[in-house]
Formats: sequence, structure tokens, C-alpha cells
Amino acid sequence: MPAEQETAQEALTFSDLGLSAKVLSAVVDAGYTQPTPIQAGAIPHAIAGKDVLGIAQTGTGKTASFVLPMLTRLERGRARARMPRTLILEPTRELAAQVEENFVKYGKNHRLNIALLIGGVSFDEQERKLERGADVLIATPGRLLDHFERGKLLLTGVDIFVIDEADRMLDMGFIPDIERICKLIPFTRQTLFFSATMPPEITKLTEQFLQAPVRVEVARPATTNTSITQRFVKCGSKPWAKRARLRELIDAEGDTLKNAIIFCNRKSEVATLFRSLVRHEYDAGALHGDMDQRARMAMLENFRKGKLKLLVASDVAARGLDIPDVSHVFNFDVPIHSEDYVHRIGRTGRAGRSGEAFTLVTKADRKYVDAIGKLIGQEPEWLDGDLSTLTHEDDAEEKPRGRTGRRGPKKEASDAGEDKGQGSDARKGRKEAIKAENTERKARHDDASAQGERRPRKQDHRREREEDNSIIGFGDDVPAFMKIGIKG
DNA sequence: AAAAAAC
Repeated sequence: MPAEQETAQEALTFSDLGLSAKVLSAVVDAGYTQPTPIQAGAIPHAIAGKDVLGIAQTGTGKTASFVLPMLTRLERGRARARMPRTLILEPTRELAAQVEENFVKYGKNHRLNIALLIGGVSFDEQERKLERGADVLIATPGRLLDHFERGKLLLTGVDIFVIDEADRMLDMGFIPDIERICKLIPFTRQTLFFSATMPPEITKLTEQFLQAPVRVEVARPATTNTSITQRFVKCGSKPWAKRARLRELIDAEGDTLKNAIIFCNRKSEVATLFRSLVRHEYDAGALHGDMDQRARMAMLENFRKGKLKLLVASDVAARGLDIPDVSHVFNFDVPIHSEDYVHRIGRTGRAGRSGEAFTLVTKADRKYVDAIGKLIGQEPEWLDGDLSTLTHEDDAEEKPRGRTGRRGPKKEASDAGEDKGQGSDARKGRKEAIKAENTERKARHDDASAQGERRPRKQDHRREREEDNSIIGFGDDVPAFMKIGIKG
């Protein structure tokens, strides 16, 4: 980007973009004065009613670049029953909820009906909101079509249509759904289309559904010159070895570790690692797509609020989640697709802060690490020697005796008295999560063995199997945050 | 080798 353009953007403030007074005041109250490049580029065109093709990663201020102009444009007119005025499609439930939060935050001076249509929660409240007339409809594709097929929804009144994270929608096989939804919305609508990358399938979609779009492209947040320190850590391939290595890393970071997201490649691994960490008395929660939606929301909320220190997650948390203050990211598994690595570590080092990223690497991961090195354009920095320095002991078949082994049920943590207020909430949250995990496992009992979640068999007893019984001790108490349900 | 998303 030429230097003069950069200075021009630097001088720009939100008041230069043509936003309404109500929106502007909410933006100021939120503490923002200068728009990011994607906001500066997209907002004036979006307000002018033009189609926008925004090529931007998450973390570039993309969400506000469509929320703010939409709010401005929504000030004229009213919603009719079952005929939402705008529609925003998001690939995951958490992202949809996050966009809703943005509309609440920046729309605080407006009186708008916002409806969030996502799976995993009851239809009733969603239907009521549609019935009342939604100014803003935020949805994941499946639940949106479900409502449509039930006749609860007409898309013929949609004036502004937003497709967010289009390339991720592609990855997730949503394109047929998107095409179908597009055809239900009047041709005269305004379309705002966002994607981090432009593979051919996405280009085709934009040619099909956008009219003379203004293309706004911002550089992807660089992976090499950010404030994220990236380290790779050699590790034995046995699951217990990886878990032990992870605990060592966490312990070694001490107080510099404020909170962390720990990524696993599989949901089953998320569940196992989560239970293991809790059993070792770490303040941990879990987040993956097979969990009960309430537990997902509660976990994320607690992590955001700092009530939970470690969040073990699948790639559902890799992209887009806006948690400004994550000090560490651990890759318990090396991501198979190197772009996912960039997304994962991008959860730390946000909002001008510094971040630490550690990736556990086993022998089998060599080629994925090579691919990551290529993508980030730098040689992986190893914490204590690369894979060639793995000792035979590191990859031993048996768990060393007496190190982490523990016989019998562990007694309930004796920290009840020393808890400082908020800790107790966090502990309840953890218990609820375990409960959610257990219900889920019960439900999937039949195929559980395929996922390695089977109860320990007699001959397995030497392996580190997580003994759930030792840590389940629920009362009837339900923490307040669990009762809140889905806000709308 | 996976994850995500509708019931």
C-alpha cells in the first residue's frame, strides 16, 4: 500500500464515513474513533446502497464494516411480520451470536428487532421474533431454511443481504444452501459479500449474485510481523505424552499465561483432553460442535469474562471468534491444513497485545509443520530442539510409572474454602461442561467406540483413561448463566 | 487424519 494512502486513511475518522448520528454516537461510546481499512473502504459504498465485495480476514474489523452502514440504512422504514428487512448469513452459531452482539452494541440508540436463527436451540422464541417483524435477521443456513420450509419466514422483503465468511461456507459445503437462499431474495436487494480468500467457486458466486460490486480488499493480517511469538515443541506421539507435555508447557508459562485456547483436531480429543486437564486440577473448559448449545454459549461466555482460564476447542473456535485478550494459543495437534494454523494462532496477539503460540509436534506431523513453515514464510522456531532430537524415551510405548499415574478416584478438590468468589462459578461451569459431555456421550453410545470414547476395558487399565466417576459430583444447583438461555 | 451445520 502506498504511503500516502496510508496517511490518508490514518487521518480518516468515523465521522467522515457518512454514518448516521445515532450510529456515530454508539461507535464513539464504544471507544472507537478511527475506522480500520476495510471499514473505511466499505462503509461509504454500503451506505450508498452499492454491492460490496469485501476481501478481508476476520480480525480486520470486518463485522463493523457491514453492521454500521446497515444500522444507518435501517433507520428508515419498519419491519413487517415474517418479512425480515435484512439477512446476514454466518457459517457457525458462535459467529452468528457474535454478529448479534455487534448489532446490540452499535444499535443501542435504535429500536430494532433483531432475530438470531441458529440450530441447537428452541424454535419458539425464534418464531416469535420473526412474527414480530425482524429488522435484522442473523442466521446459520440450516436453521434459516428450516424456518423457511415451515412457512415462518418470507425473504421477499429483504433489502440488504450479507454473506459473511464465504470461503468458510464453501469449506463447510454450504454453497448449495447459499445459492438457494439467494434465489429467494429479491434481485433488487443490496448484497454485501465477505470472504478471506477468493477461490474460483467463490468468484463464480460473486459473479452470479453481486451487481457491479465495489471491491474492497485489505491485506491479510501478516503472520510473520505481528506480535505473536510462535514456537514448535517436539513431543512423543502417545496421547498421554502429549497431555503431559502440554501441562509442562502451561506450568512453565506461569503467570504470563493469563488464559489460553488449546486446539485439537478432533472433537473426541477435545473431550478427552478437557477431562484430563480438569482431573489434573486445571481451570479448563471445552468447546466443540457436538456439545449442547447452552454449554457452548456458557463456555465461551465464561472464557470471555475471564472466569475460565483454559479453553480446549475444536476448529469451531479457530476463526472469527472475537476474544480480545487471549494470552496463549496451544496447538495440541498440528492442524492438517496450514491455513487453519494461521487462524488458530490469530486468536492471540489481538488488539495490539502480544501473544504466545505453542504447537506440539510429533514425528508424524513433520509434513504439516513443513507446510506451515512455507505458509508463514519462516523456519519454525523450536523450543528445545527439532524433531531429530526426539529421544527414544520421548516416544516410549509405556507411560513412565509414578509420574502422572494415579490410583483410584481422586478426592474432590479441597479448594472449596479458598475460592475467591468467581472461582466457584468457574468450577460450576466446568461441572456443567462435564455433564454436557457426558449426556452427549450417552447419546452417542453406539458409535462411541469408533471415537475412542468407550469405557475403559479391563485390559486397558494401564493406559491413562479418564475416570469420569471420580469427578462427577453434581448438586441440583444450576449456575445463573446456564439459565439465561439465548439472548435475542 | 477433521470440523462445521437442520430436524
